[in-house]
Amino acid sequence: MSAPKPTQLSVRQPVRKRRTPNEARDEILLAAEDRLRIHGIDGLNVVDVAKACGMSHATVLHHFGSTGGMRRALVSHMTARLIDDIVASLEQHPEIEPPEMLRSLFHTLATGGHTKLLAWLSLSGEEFAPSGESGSMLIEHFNALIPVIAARLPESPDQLGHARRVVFMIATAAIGFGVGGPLLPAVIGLSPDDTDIFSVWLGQQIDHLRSN
Amino acid sequence: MSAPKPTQLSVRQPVRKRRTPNEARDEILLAAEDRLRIHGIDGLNVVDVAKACGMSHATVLHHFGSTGGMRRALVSHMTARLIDDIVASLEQHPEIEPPEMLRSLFHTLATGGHTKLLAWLSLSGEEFAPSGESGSMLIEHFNALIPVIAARLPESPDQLGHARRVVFMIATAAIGFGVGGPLLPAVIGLSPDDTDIFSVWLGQQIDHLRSN
DNA sequence: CCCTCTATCTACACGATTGTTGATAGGAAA
DNA sequence: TTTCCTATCAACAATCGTGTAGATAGAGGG
Repeated sequence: MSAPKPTQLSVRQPVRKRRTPNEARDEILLAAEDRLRIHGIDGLNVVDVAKACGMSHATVLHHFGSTGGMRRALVSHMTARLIDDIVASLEQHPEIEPPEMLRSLFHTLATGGHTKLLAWLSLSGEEFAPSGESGSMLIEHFNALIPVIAARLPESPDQLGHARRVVFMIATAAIGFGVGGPLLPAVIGLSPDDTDIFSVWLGQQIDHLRSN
Repeated sequence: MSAPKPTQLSVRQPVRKRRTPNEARDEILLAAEDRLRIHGIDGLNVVDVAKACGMSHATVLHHFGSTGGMRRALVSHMTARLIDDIVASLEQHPEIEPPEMLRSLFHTLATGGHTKLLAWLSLSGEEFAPSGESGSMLIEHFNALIPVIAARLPESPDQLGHARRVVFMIATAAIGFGVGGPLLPAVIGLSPDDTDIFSVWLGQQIDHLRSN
């Protein structure tokens, strides 16, 4: 009279979605990036990321070896996308004046979630700093980018060095804007709309650079 | 024959250091701030902070109620110190020209560990954002500071608004410098010494502001 | 000297997170 | 079909961080 094989749950739903390894990795990293942006640092644990993908956390560990492996892969993934975003931003303004190009670069850096990544890295105690492969790759890509930007700047004696300094300033401003943006205006007493002055500021700054 | 009361360890070292509540809180927050700066976000757990103070984690919980309580107290403590640092920075240059004053303000913001705090807050998903008491206190203090800074800026139609915008720009640059500082130069290909251009940049920017 | 107060400790309980293991199922190739 | 590979899962074990409870020891007041 008793059921023959009541393995705890009788009606199972053995509908497993089988992905290729690359599909699985991409899906996981996409969800991880989302969770970093929305839930902050605490969102980067294997259980929650796996849940966001609709898979078990054991699967995530299967693909990345460990939680640290997943996080390192996320750093690589996001820095790679950073490069892509920058290239796209540059190609979007192929023949335009430097100010507009640099403004676009600023916008790309400040609004793409890259600042969250940097804030995380600056807090992670170097553990996930882009060293090794991903770090050298990042440096390599930037070394390729600098001449492209330099070619669009007004002539100067040290064209490449000048381009590096310009990128450094733009990037620093973008990071500050991305990290402090949501909090600073309220504390200082500016309306969020007033942050538009950043465009003005950047414009002034860039104009100033041309006469440098 | 058996020992009467062998409470696990026979020879105890019951040398407890008894502090006043204020002493204990200060000691704990000092250690917590150190750990945030050095070990990043992971350093802010009660066990490690307590260990750094040479006390048990139960004592930390006794004084702050919970881990969250300790962290909130740390935010209050560090923002209060931020205000103190700014005031000290302003008093250090009582009669000096605005550029030097603002450069000093930038230096204070960028090098005091405040950027770590902001990076943490921007990643903590608002949980520890300075709301309530500490937040309104911070805003209050800044509202008191703005006129002081405004009085030192060249005249303009909207003196207070101008001061707010100047502070916003300086603060944003400082945050970007503090967060990205250690990583950016290497990636972009600048020597760490080249970051001195930031002083030059700030100087130019501030000169530009005067004619605004 | 005794009493009271409480800062501090040790020990434990609990939940969350990580990582492992063995079994299973999806899919492709034979 | 049959076979093989492996992506996937449920269940377990181990560890870590948080929080609680009861006991203890400084220190001041009576």
